Amino acid sequence: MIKRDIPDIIVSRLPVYLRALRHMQTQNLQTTSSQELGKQVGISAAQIRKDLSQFGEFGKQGTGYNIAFLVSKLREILQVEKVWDVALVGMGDMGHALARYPGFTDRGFRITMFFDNDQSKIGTKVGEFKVQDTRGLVGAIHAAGIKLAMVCVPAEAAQEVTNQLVEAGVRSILNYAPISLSVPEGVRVQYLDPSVGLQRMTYYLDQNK
Amino acid sequence: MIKRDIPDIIVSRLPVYLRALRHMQTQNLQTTSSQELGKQVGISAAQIRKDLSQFGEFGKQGTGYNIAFLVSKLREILQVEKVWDVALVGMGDMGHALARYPGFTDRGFRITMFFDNDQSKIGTKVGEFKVQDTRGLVGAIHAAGIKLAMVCVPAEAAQEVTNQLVEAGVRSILNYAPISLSVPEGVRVQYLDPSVGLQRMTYYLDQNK
DNA sequence: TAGATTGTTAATCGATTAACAATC
DNA sequence: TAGATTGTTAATCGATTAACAATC
Repeated sequence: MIKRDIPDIIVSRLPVYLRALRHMQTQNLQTTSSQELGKQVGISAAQIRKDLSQFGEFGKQGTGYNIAFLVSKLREILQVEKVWDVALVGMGDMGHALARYPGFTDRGFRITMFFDNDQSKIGTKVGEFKVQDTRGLVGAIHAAGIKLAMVCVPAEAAQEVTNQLVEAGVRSILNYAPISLSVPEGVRVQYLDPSVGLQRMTYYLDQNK
Repeated sequence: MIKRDIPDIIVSRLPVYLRALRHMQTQNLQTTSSQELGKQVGISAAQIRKDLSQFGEFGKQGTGYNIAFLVSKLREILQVEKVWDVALVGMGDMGHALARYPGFTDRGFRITMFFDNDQSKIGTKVGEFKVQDTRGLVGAIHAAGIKLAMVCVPAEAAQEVTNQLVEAGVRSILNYAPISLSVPEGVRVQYLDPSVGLQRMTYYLDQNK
């Protein structure tokens, strides 16, 4: 499949649409419109139509979008029809929380490798998987062909772990460590540091209550 | 203080600059340039200068920026000089991980209220604080004047909890639940659903390894 | 002084919105 | 048919980058 060059910002909205559509499905809705979906996710109807039109014609004039059909199309576009294996590095509190996060499995993700450098954690079980020594990370991830990873190590260790992940062939990283990572061209990083999240909001708060 | 209308996207980059500058401080660096900082965070030098110039003139031609000075200015702009109290709703795995997240305290945040609706969790201790019954949320948060909250409850409960937070006077919400929240004008939500994070990346991955 | 780097302006680039013909 | 809503074009809006005078 030749992939046209779709702006990042559009791609990043698709999972939000998908999430809302699946929510509608749980309410037994059959169809929706760009207006209704837009209201749900806080995005203009025109933008939703424009975004979707990048990938095809999924709606019908007069009636809108068939939800099940649009869900399947979005899943196809985002490639979440298949199950992606994910590696997780750093079994601290955040690592454990992600390991047990219930939302991955029915969205096409499965964490199949866990790493830590703490001897007391190595070998312990997470579900059916054992925590492995970070020293074996490059070999293990490369051998398994894993392309997605989550980094939950302390800031000091995050760049080194990232280098190893890249070396192992990982192409996309979710970073929970409070540090900017440097990665080669073609590797994507998403930052989820919760304190940055909070700092983005205090700007808007009034100083005195 | 009268606050000029600074675009959201600029404000959202400031914590990233701040984080990188503090990292430089730990390496005993005294000054930096827009170019050096830009390389560190992956943003163009021109953009950094433009962003900072919205708030004042913090640099010197020829020599760049004094790191300590810029840090203090950014902390002032983002209002993280003071300590902000934060409420946390939902003491599942993610809630616990955030409760123990080490990066908040030295960035101006302190989680001082914990809520859950599970009777077996209510009354248990998190550090020096007790987990409270969600039923008392509105009153407790309002009384304490808390403006920031993190939502870590299941998707089904997230909108209801959000409504209560808004009623209690919360102005900014970090949402870890996999659902779009509807909030009144003036309340800000940031979405940190980890599965959306992953779905944003699979689009770019090759289907066959 | 010579070199470096800022803050800012103007030019470019890209994203969002408004509007509407097409059509279900 | 009448009403609704799409997909798309053109217009608007906003953000990024390039360039450079000012100056440390």
